[in-house]
Amino acid sequence: MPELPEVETVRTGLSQLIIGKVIARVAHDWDKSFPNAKTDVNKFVIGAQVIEIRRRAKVLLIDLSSNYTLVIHLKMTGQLVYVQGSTLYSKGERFGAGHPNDSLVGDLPDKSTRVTIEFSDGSQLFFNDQRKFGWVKLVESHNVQSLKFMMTVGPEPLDADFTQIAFRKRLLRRPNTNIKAVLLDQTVIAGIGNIYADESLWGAKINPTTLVKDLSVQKINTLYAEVRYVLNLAIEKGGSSDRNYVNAEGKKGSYLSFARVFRREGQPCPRCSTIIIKTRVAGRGTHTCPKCQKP
DNA sequence: CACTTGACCTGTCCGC
DNA sequence: TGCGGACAGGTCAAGT
Repeated sequence: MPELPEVETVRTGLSQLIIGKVIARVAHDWDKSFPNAKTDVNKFVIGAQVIEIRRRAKVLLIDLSSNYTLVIHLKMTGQLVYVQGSTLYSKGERFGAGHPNDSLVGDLPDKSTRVTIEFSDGSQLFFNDQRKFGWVKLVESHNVQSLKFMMTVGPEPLDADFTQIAFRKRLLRRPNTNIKAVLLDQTVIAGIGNIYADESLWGAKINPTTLVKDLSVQKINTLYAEVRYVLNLAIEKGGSSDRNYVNAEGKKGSYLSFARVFRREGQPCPRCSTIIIKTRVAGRGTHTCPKCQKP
């Protein structure tokens, strides 16, 4: 999915597109994608205005003037794509076939569209999700912070007050667990997923199976810098698009063309030219340089 | 507590 | 061309 940089890219994009708009109609075709749609949408969504769009970890929060918030998790294949006016575009027509930013989405809605939000000016926001793991939930705004997820999620790695020391303290909550699993654990640090875990571990020359307690302070400090570097770079590049991810305008992100190890198995390590290998760590496909990241 | 596996789903790719 | 299996960026729950 969408990890922190992808969700952040969607957030900034959507903020420019839908803030101030009034919701006129909502439709969904898969109950699990919008579990409490039936009971509350008519009362608290229709007629409400979009006030603000926030992000916490990989979750997007769309605050409405009704004092309700749409809480959205894109999971593996979710997209939030805004379309102005008529949706009648074809893939080629919309961004130009072969264009580096050419779209992964064609006419909308399509077979992956789970929820459609239509605004009073006729524009539409589509929540597409091929694998149906993602969801939209309607929550009273003042209750958002007491959601279990919000109570247990770790700190934002890019926050100004998230220091080296804070990073080390968080990791050391799980001393006997391998560093890759800990980076992926949302209750330790928010927003890191499989792509950016592999990328930062390569940057810090750390083998993903290393137990946290076996990492030197020096290594942890380097990892801290790498995590922030990689996440910031990915935001700058509009995120990573492997197959599904697109931003709020339906365009791909370009980080993967800058990736050093992720999805580069069989290719030379950019640092030492050793062939990058793919293994399994913490139940996830894991990319490493066997020379730079010796166990 | 740490780690693995299976679920949740659909689609794609790879080998036979 | 078809078919079965593995695998995919995320999280849960349940089992060892």
